[in-house]
Amino acid sequence: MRPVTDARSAARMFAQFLRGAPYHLPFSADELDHIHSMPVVARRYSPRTAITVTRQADLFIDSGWAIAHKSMANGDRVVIDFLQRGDLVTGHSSSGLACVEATTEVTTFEIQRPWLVAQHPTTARIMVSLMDRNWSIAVEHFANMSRRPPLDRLACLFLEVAHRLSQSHAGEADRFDFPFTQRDLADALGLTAIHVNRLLRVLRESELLRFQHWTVEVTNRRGLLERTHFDPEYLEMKISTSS
Amino acid sequence: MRPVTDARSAARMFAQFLRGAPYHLPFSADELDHIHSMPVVARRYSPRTAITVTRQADLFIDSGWAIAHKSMANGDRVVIDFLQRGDLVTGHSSSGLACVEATTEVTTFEIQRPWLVAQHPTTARIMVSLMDRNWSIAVEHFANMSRRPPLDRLACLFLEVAHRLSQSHAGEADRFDFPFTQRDLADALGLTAIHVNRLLRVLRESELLRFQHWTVEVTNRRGLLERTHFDPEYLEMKISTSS
DNA sequence: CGCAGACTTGAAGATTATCAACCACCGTGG
DNA sequence: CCACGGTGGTTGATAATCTTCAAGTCTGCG
Repeated sequence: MRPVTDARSAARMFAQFLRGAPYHLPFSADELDHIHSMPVVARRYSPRTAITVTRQADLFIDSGWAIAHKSMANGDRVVIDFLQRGDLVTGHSSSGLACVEATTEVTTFEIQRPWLVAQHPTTARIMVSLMDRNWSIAVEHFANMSRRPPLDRLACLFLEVAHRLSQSHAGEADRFDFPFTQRDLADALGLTAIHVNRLLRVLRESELLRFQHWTVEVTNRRGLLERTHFDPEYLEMKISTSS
Repeated sequence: MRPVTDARSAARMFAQFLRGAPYHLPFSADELDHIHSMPVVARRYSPRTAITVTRQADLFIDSGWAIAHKSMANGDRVVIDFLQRGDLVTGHSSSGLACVEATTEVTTFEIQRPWLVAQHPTTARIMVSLMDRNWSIAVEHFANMSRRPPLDRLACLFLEVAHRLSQSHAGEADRFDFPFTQRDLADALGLTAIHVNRLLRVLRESELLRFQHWTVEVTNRRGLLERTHFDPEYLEMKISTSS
């Protein structure tokens, strides 16, 4: 993927990106200057193309849906996460067998890691906070996998996605696009696509939530919360500021 | 837990800790000076005591075994990781319902986060690298949970622990202490303790590995590797240096 | 039209949890 | 010295859950 703009305007867009949802970072003039001087690369990926990150670079999702997955030795696939605006993909750790693929059209900002962690304390703090959040998300998914029954896992997945969307696009959306297949869901939940299908039916028939035609519709949020005890605390963006 | 020494000698011990296994970090005189000036707190925890981290602090395990776990709304427990020398516990993310408990006697170094990420690029790089590794470990555990059969999960857990030990204490140890119960293993693998018991018997009777009397004995490493396709790449300490 | 991918449904089979005992070890206190 | 309780471990029978296998539907698209 070629850069879509020169580094100068990409840096400007990146600064705007950090100041808006979901981060809402308040920058001083000095901090803004530094970010404007960074060698940011803005890219645009077509649907169904691979998003590759070099080992020394990190990547911010600006818009669109992507899927982070990993293939096992036996051929099985594991979906690590459904990525949306605001999510950070670290090149350093996504090595191994993990890879990211654009599902819709995706735009990103890519920055060499030294610029983010070693040049200015502000961006270092941001990185560390976002990596904390990524760890929390991974651990929560692990816990769901470990000790939540499949139906609750599925419900929690949708509640999480909805909450992450609401962080970027203000307001609790009870209806949103979700361009992934039942197979994707199954690989994210450690189930078979067939079983996910049956679980979706249960959710639909119990009037809790429906997922059809690539859109999710939360029909009974209270009921879902009561059933799953979903707590979005692990998704909060706890970005420490200089103050 | 009270600090066991003053900050000055704690900082000195911490610098030695970072220069030794498993990190092997080569510091310049300037970097060493900075680390010696940091307000490090060294602590010692007795077996079966809780290790608490304040939100703004991070913690390095210096010696001993600890267990990071989390309790679910329904009362179930999830073991997130078995912690040993070299592991980083971030206070920021281990909030929520996660907590850490010393299993043996444990010694730690505790540092306020701003000192680690905002005062010097070297420590910021170290933090980011270790958080990358923590994420990789969480994702690998998630993938194991998701798509590996229980017996392989159990085997991989022991291979991972053995590899992490070998990073701190040179040499591939095929026999080591592991002071955790079958219930702990079960909560780490998403199984029941009863089932873990049966799986351990299978491993023992197939002459692959035995875990008895709180010691693990790898009796057929090659066989385990062939069965599980265990690849320790995700455990490597890829700490970027200033060069 | 026909094909491919995604989804749906049913029946059979395998795996793991649950329930219920029981044993072994160890520190405590009579 | 020994009875006792608690924890951890072991084993068997039963039940619930999820996967596998098989078949069929629906949709969009060349």
